Amino acid sequence: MRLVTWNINSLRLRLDLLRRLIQEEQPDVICLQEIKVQDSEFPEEEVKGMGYPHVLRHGMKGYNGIAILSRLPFLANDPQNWCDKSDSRHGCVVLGGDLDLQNFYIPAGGDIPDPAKNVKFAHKLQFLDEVHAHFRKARPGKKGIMVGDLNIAPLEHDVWSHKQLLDVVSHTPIEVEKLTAIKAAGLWVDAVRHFVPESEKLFSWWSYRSPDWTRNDRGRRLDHIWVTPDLQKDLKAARIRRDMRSWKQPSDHVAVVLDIA
DNA sequence: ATGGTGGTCCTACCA
Repeated sequence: MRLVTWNINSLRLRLDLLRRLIQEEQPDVICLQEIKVQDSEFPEEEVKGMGYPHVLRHGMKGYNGIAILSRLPFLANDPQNWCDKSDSRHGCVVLGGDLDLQNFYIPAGGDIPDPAKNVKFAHKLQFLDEVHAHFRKARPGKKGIMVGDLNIAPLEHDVWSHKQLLDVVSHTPIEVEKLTAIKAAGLWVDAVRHFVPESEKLFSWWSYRSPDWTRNDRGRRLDHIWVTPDLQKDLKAARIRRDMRSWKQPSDHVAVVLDIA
Protein backbone atom coordinates (compact mmCIF):
# COMPACT_ATOMS: atom_id res chain seq x y z
CA MET A 1 0.00 0.00 0.00
CA ARG A 2 1.20 3.47 -0.82
CA LEU A 3 0.05 6.25 1.52
CA VAL A 4 0.58 9.97 1.00
CA THR A 5 0.06 12.90 3.37
CA TRP A 6 0.09 16.47 2.10
CA ASN A 7 -0.89 19.88 3.42
CA ILE A 8 -2.29 21.11 0.12
CA ASN A 9 -3.16 24.67 1.29
CA SER A 10 -6.43 24.92 -0.67
CA LEU A 11 -7.74 21.86 -2.49
CA ARG A 12 -9.69 23.83 -5.09
CA LEU A 13 -6.73 26.01 -6.06
CA ARG A 14 -4.43 23.01 -6.44
CA LEU A 15 -6.59 20.31 -8.00
CA ASP A 16 -4.15 20.12 -10.92
CA LEU A 17 -1.20 19.67 -8.58
CA LEU A 18 -3.09 16.88 -6.81
CA ARG A 19 -3.69 15.27 -10.19
CA ARG A 20 0.03 15.50 -10.96
CA LEU A 21 0.99 13.98 -7.61
CA ILE A 22 -1.43 11.10 -8.25
CA GLN A 23 0.00 10.49 -11.72
CA GLU A 24 3.52 10.38 -10.34
CA GLU A 25 2.93 8.37 -7.18
CA GLN A 26 -0.25 6.35 -7.79
CA PRO A 27 -1.04 6.31 -4.08
CA ASP A 28 -3.74 4.06 -2.65
CA VAL A 29 -4.63 6.50 0.10
CA ILE A 30 -4.15 10.28 0.26
CA CYS A 31 -4.51 12.32 3.45
CA LEU A 32 -4.89 16.05 2.89
CA GLN A 33 -4.81 18.97 5.30
CA GLU A 34 -5.80 22.63 4.91
CA ILE A 35 -8.23 21.86 2.13
CA LYS A 36 -9.93 25.21 2.93
CA VAL A 37 -13.29 24.21 1.54
CA GLN A 38 -16.60 23.56 3.24
CA ASP A 39 -18.27 20.21 2.59
CA SER A 40 -20.98 21.68 0.35
CA GLU A 41 -18.29 23.06 -1.98
CA PHE A 42 -16.02 19.98 -1.90
CA PRO A 43 -14.94 18.93 -5.44
CA GLU A 44 -16.35 15.43 -5.03
CA GLU A 45 -16.68 14.53 -8.72
CA GLU A 46 -13.19 15.76 -9.60
CA VAL A 47 -11.62 13.72 -6.80
CA LYS A 48 -13.60 10.60 -7.65
CA GLY A 49 -12.60 11.07 -11.29
CA MET A 50 -8.96 10.88 -10.21
CA GLY A 51 -9.57 7.30 -9.13
CA TYR A 52 -10.60 7.74 -5.50
CA PRO A 53 -14.19 6.57 -5.02
CA HIS A 54 -13.95 6.53 -1.20
CA VAL A 55 -13.79 10.01 0.30
CA LEU A 56 -13.95 11.37 3.82
CA ARG A 57 -14.01 15.14 4.14
CA HIS A 58 -14.32 17.43 7.14
CA GLY A 59 -14.24 20.96 5.89
CA MET A 60 -15.12 24.47 6.96
CA LYS A 61 -15.29 27.80 5.19
CA GLY A 62 -11.94 29.42 4.53
CA TYR A 63 -9.74 27.62 7.08
CA ASN A 64 -8.35 24.23 8.02
CA GLY A 65 -10.17 21.13 6.81
CA ILE A 66 -8.97 17.60 6.13
CA ALA A 67 -9.82 14.88 3.65
CA ILE A 68 -8.97 11.23 3.11
CA LEU A 69 -9.13 9.94 -0.49
CA SER A 70 -8.90 6.20 -0.98
CA ARG A 71 -8.95 3.51 -3.63
CA LEU A 72 -9.77 1.05 -0.85
CA PRO A 73 -13.07 1.10 0.98
CA PHE A 74 -13.04 2.25 4.60
CA LEU A 75 -15.29 2.81 7.55
CA ALA A 76 -15.36 6.46 8.55
CA ASN A 77 -15.54 7.39 12.22
CA ASP A 78 -17.75 10.29 13.23
CA PRO A 79 -15.93 13.61 13.51
CA GLN A 80 -15.01 14.64 17.03
CA ASN A 81 -14.30 17.99 18.59
CA TRP A 82 -10.89 18.96 19.94
CA CYS A 83 -10.53 21.80 22.45
CA ASP A 84 -14.34 22.26 22.25
CA LYS A 85 -14.07 23.52 18.68
CA SER A 86 -15.51 22.01 15.55
CA ASP A 87 -12.68 23.36 13.41
CA SER A 88 -12.09 20.41 11.08
CA ARG A 89 -8.61 19.37 12.13
CA HIS A 90 -8.96 15.61 12.32
CA GLY A 91 -10.45 12.59 10.61
CA CYS A 92 -10.18 8.88 11.28
CA VAL A 93 -11.07 5.91 9.09
CA VAL A 94 -10.66 2.16 9.49
CA LEU A 95 -9.02 0.35 6.55
CA GLY A 96 -9.31 -3.37 5.99
CA GLY A 97 -11.42 -3.80 9.08
CA ASP A 98 -8.64 -3.36 11.64
CA LEU A 99 -6.27 -0.54 10.68
CA ASP A 100 -6.94 2.91 12.13
CA LEU A 101 -5.79 5.79 9.95
CA GLN A 102 -5.65 9.12 11.77
CA ASN A 103 -5.28 12.35 9.80
CA PHE A 104 -4.42 15.45 11.88
CA TYR A 105 -3.97 19.14 11.24
CA ILE A 106 -2.57 20.35 14.54
CA PRO A 107 -2.90 24.10 15.24
CA ALA A 108 0.09 26.13 14.08
CA GLY A 109 0.15 28.07 17.32
CA GLY A 110 0.73 31.69 16.29
CA ASP A 111 3.97 33.60 16.73
CA ILE A 112 4.60 34.02 20.47
CA PRO A 113 5.65 30.81 22.23
CA ASP A 114 3.95 31.67 25.53
CA PRO A 115 0.50 30.26 26.31
CA ALA A 116 -0.18 33.12 28.77
CA LYS A 117 0.31 35.74 26.06
CA ASN A 118 -0.88 33.87 23.00
CA VAL A 119 -4.18 31.99 22.91
CA LYS A 120 -3.16 30.22 19.71
CA PHE A 121 -0.16 28.68 21.39
CA ALA A 122 -2.32 27.73 24.38
CA HIS A 123 -4.71 26.07 21.93
CA LYS A 124 -1.86 24.11 20.33
CA LEU A 125 -0.64 22.83 23.70
CA GLN A 126 -4.14 21.87 24.80
CA PHE A 127 -4.72 20.12 21.48
CA LEU A 128 -1.55 18.06 22.04
CA ASP A 129 -2.71 17.15 25.56
CA GLU A 130 -6.04 16.00 24.18
CA VAL A 131 -4.41 13.88 21.47
CA HIS A 132 -2.28 12.28 24.18
CA ALA A 133 -5.34 11.53 26.34
CA HIS A 134 -7.29 10.28 23.34
CA PHE A 135 -4.66 7.74 22.34
CA ARG A 136 -4.15 6.66 25.93
CA LYS A 137 -7.84 5.74 26.10
CA ALA A 138 -8.64 4.54 22.58
CA ARG A 139 -5.40 3.03 21.39
CA PRO A 140 -4.23 0.12 23.52
CA GLY A 141 -3.12 -2.68 21.24
CA LYS A 142 -4.71 -1.27 18.11
CA LYS A 143 -2.95 -1.29 14.77
CA GLY A 144 -2.71 2.18 13.32
CA ILE A 145 -1.15 4.85 11.19
CA MET A 146 -1.07 8.49 12.21
CA VAL A 147 -0.30 11.19 9.67
CA GLY A 148 -0.63 14.85 9.14
CA ASP A 149 0.63 18.37 9.45
CA LEU A 150 1.58 18.20 13.12
CA ASN A 151 3.11 21.69 12.94
CA ILE A 152 6.04 20.53 15.08
CA ALA A 153 9.58 19.70 13.97
CA PRO A 154 10.71 17.49 16.86
CA LEU A 155 14.33 16.63 16.07
CA GLU A 156 17.41 18.81 15.89
CA HIS A 157 17.79 18.10 12.18
CA ASP A 158 14.10 18.57 11.46
CA VAL A 159 14.89 22.30 11.27
CA TRP A 160 17.52 24.26 9.42
CA SER A 161 18.99 25.64 12.65
CA HIS A 162 18.17 24.01 15.98
CA LYS A 163 19.75 26.85 17.92
CA GLN A 164 18.00 29.64 16.05
CA LEU A 165 14.60 27.98 16.23
CA LEU A 166 14.49 27.08 19.92
CA ASP A 167 12.23 30.10 20.56
CA VAL A 168 10.28 29.74 17.34
CA VAL A 169 6.85 28.11 17.48
CA SER A 170 7.10 24.62 15.91
CA HIS A 171 10.44 23.80 17.55
CA THR A 172 10.14 25.06 21.16
CA PRO A 173 10.98 22.54 23.89
CA ILE A 174 7.48 22.51 25.39
CA GLU A 175 5.69 21.49 22.21
CA VAL A 176 8.45 19.09 21.18
CA GLU A 177 8.17 17.44 24.62
CA LYS A 178 4.42 17.06 24.27
CA LEU A 179 4.70 15.53 20.81
CA THR A 180 7.50 13.23 21.94
CA ALA A 181 5.37 12.11 24.89
CA ILE A 182 2.47 11.23 22.58
CA LYS A 183 4.86 9.26 20.38
CA ALA A 184 6.44 7.42 23.31
CA ALA A 185 3.13 6.59 24.99
CA GLY A 186 1.86 4.89 21.84
CA LEU A 187 5.27 3.40 20.98
CA TRP A 188 4.76 5.06 17.60
CA VAL A 189 7.48 4.61 15.01
CA ASP A 190 8.45 7.61 12.88
CA ALA A 191 8.21 5.96 9.46
CA VAL A 192 10.34 8.54 7.68
CA ARG A 193 13.16 8.55 10.23
CA HIS A 194 13.05 4.77 10.08
CA PHE A 195 14.70 5.18 6.67
CA VAL A 196 16.57 8.48 7.09
CA PRO A 197 19.12 8.82 9.91
CA GLU A 198 18.42 11.47 12.53
CA SER A 199 21.74 13.15 11.70
CA GLU A 200 20.46 14.07 8.24
CA LYS A 201 18.56 17.32 7.65
CA LEU A 202 15.05 16.63 6.46
CA PHE A 203 12.26 19.13 5.78
CA SER A 204 8.71 19.08 4.45
CA TRP A 205 7.87 22.80 4.63
CA TRP A 206 9.52 26.01 3.48
CA SER A 207 8.00 29.44 4.16
CA TYR A 208 6.45 31.41 1.34
CA ARG A 209 8.16 34.47 2.83
CA SER A 210 11.42 33.87 1.11
CA PRO A 211 12.25 35.05 -2.38
CA ASP A 212 14.06 31.76 -3.09
CA TRP A 213 13.41 28.80 -0.80
CA THR A 214 16.35 26.84 -2.27
CA ARG A 215 18.89 29.55 -1.53
CA ASN A 216 19.33 28.91 2.22
CA ASP A 217 17.11 25.84 2.48
CA ARG A 218 15.52 27.14 5.68
CA GLY A 219 12.95 24.40 6.01
CA ARG A 220 11.27 22.46 8.78
CA ARG A 221 9.86 18.91 8.96
CA LEU A 222 6.29 19.56 10.09
CA ASP A 223 4.56 16.71 8.26
CA HIS A 224 4.78 13.20 9.64
CA ILE A 225 3.79 9.56 9.24
CA TRP A 226 3.85 7.35 12.33
CA VAL A 227 2.94 3.68 12.60
CA THR A 228 2.28 1.44 15.56
CA PRO A 229 5.18 -0.90 16.46
CA ASP A 230 3.56 -4.04 15.04
CA LEU A 231 3.69 -2.39 11.60
CA GLN A 232 7.39 -1.53 11.76
CA LYS A 233 8.35 -4.82 10.09
CA ASP A 234 6.06 -3.94 7.16
CA LEU A 235 7.65 -0.57 6.34
CA LYS A 236 9.09 -0.69 2.84
CA ALA A 237 10.11 2.86 1.98
CA ALA A 238 9.40 6.46 2.92
CA ARG A 239 10.36 9.73 1.31
CA ILE A 240 9.57 13.42 1.24
CA ARG A 241 8.75 14.96 -2.14
CA ARG A 242 11.01 17.98 -1.78
CA ASP A 243 10.81 18.62 -5.52
CA MET A 244 7.12 19.55 -5.20
CA ARG A 245 8.15 22.84 -3.58
CA SER A 246 9.46 23.88 -7.02
CA TRP A 247 6.17 23.20 -8.77
CA LYS A 248 4.33 26.20 -10.20
CA GLN A 249 2.12 27.85 -7.55
CA PRO A 250 3.13 25.28 -4.93
CA SER A 251 1.83 24.61 -1.47
CA ASP A 252 4.32 25.66 1.20
CA HIS A 253 4.27 21.98 2.32
CA VAL A 254 5.31 18.99 0.19
CA ALA A 255 3.98 15.44 0.29
CA VAL A 256 5.32 12.63 2.46
CA VAL A 257 5.05 9.15 0.90
CA LEU A 258 5.04 5.78 2.65
CA ASP A 259 5.13 2.29 1.16
CA ILE A 260 3.94 -0.36 3.58
CA ALA A 261 3.15 -4.02 3.08
C1' DA B 1 14.31 44.10 14.94
C1' DT B 2 11.73 43.89 10.96
C1' DG B 3 9.26 42.30 7.08
C1' DG B 4 9.00 39.14 3.86
C1' DT B 5 4.43 35.77 0.65
C1' DG B 6 0.20 33.38 -0.14
C1' DG B 7 -4.61 31.46 1.01
C1' DT B 8 -9.71 32.77 1.72
C1' DC B 9 -13.11 36.14 0.93
C1' DC B 10 -14.07 41.35 0.81
C1' DT B 11 -12.00 42.81 5.54
C1' DA B 12 -9.10 41.01 8.07
C1' DC B 13 -7.43 36.67 9.65
C1' DC B 14 -4.54 32.77 9.31
C1' DA B 15 -0.45 30.32 7.90
